Parts: sequence; C-alpha cells; structure tokens
Amino acid sequence: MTDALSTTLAALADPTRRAILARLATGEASVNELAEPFDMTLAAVSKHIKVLESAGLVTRGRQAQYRPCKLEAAPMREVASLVEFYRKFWEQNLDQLDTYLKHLQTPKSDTTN
Amino acid sequence: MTDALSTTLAALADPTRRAILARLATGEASVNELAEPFDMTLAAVSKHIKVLESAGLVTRGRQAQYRPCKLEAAPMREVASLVEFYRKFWEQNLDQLDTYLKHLQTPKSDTTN
DNA sequence: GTAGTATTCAACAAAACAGTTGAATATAGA
DNA sequence: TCTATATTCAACTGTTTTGTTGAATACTAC
Repeated sequence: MTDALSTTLAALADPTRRAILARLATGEASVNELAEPFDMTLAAVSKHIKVLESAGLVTRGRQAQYRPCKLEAAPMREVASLVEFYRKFWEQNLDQLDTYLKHLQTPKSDTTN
Repeated sequence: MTDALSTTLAALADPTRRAILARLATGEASVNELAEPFDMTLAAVSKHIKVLESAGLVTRGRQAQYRPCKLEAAPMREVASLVEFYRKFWEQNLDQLDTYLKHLQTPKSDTTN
C-alpha cells in the first residue's frame, strides 16, 4: 500500500479525518480547535492529523506553541481522476434506470407496476 | 467506520482492488480471470472481491460453476461529490502557482529567482 | 526559573486487515 | 456416480490501525 493514491484514499476513509478536513476548508486551525468536536483524546486527534499529513492532505506551520494545520487538497486530484474514469458507468446505469422508468409510464407496458 | 462513504473509500484504498475494478470496467469476469494477474492465492482475491461487494462496487451473478463479477460504479458518486467539494482548493493553489510563475517572468521582478 | 498551554511521544491493548493453507461446497459433464 | 473446475470457508498468522494513558517537549508569560 505504498502508492500515493492508496495512502490518500486510506486517509479519507475515516469520518473523523474527513471532518477534520471539512473544518480546515473553513480556514487554518490548531490541534485543540480541531479536536474539540470529537469524543477522543487529543493524542488520538494528533495521530489522525499525522495520517492526513503523511498523505499530504494537511501541512503545518508554527506560531508560538501552536502548530496550525492547513488544508492541502492537491492529493485529491488523483482521487478525482480515478472516479472520473468510472463516471460513465454510473451515468450509464442511471440512464438505464431512467429509460426503465419512462418505459413503465408508457400506456402499452401497463403491468400494474 | 460504518458509513457507506468510508466503506467505499476503504475498498478503493488498495491497489489490488482498484486493479480488479479496472479489469471489470472492460466487462464481467470470473474470479479466476480476475485473480490471474496477481501473485496471491485465489482465496485472497476472493476476499478482495468480497470487500468490493460489501462496498457495493461489485455485484455477482451465477453461471454454471462461475460467479461472474460485474462493476457497479454507483457508490463512487459519493466519492466524486466529496472530492468535488475540495476542487476549488486545489485549483486555487494551482492559480496561485500560476500567478507566481507569471510574476517571475515579469521584467520588473527580476530577482534571478 | 516557574507555571501554564499546546502538542507529541512511548508503551500498551484491542480490533481490523491481508494473506496462507487445507478442507468444503457447487456445478458440469462423462 | 466419479472427476474436474470454480469458488468459498475456517482456522491461523503476522501486520497495521485506532485508541488509551502518562510522561516529555516546546513555547509563552510572569
């Protein structure tokens, strides 16, 4: 699991970490601020941040005793192109569903559902 | 980690599983066919498929002794909207880089880098 | 230097994960 | 029924992940 994309996806595959990223989308924040909404120790949140940092999704500065975290969305570009590759497949299935639903509405195919 | 998005992302966070999905993008395939490129036992690949199936990324049919796998891209829609939310952030950073590079080219700011 | 706040480290435990092996199940066809 | 092929299950192992606690580090302000 050494590749960057796997690391990024694994980092995103946790609701706590996604919540941290969502918070950072509104601006930089300290570890304490980030930890506040969660029912877990500061050390645990610190570890989550480390995971995000290893994935390149967060960078950190230093201001006095704070180490403010900053969102870095760049690694998500690879995720975007991964899912874009599959877009045609889900859209195709939606089209099929759409066709099916329209088919149900035509008077001819009245199978009572 | 019970939410669907986390399950989807975790399923995608493995190169073997992504390779399986990529193969399935070209059409349905049996477990044996899917396992062929990998240096691991059939049972291991079978487990990977199970993970993909639990995430709803694969469905299976039954034909004779085969259980053909089929790609289901729908769960990726949620991944797409996750990363779309962050698109502005990476594009903004690209813009900043672009601005910076253009700035370097203006005659006035010739600081020799 | 002492006290206070912010953050991380080290050591640990519990759970989840990825892989193996060997036996089991399911189906097809002679 | 017997055999071959396809696939999964159960049990086990080693590794990684997630969380805890208590001590350590880093910086600020008096």
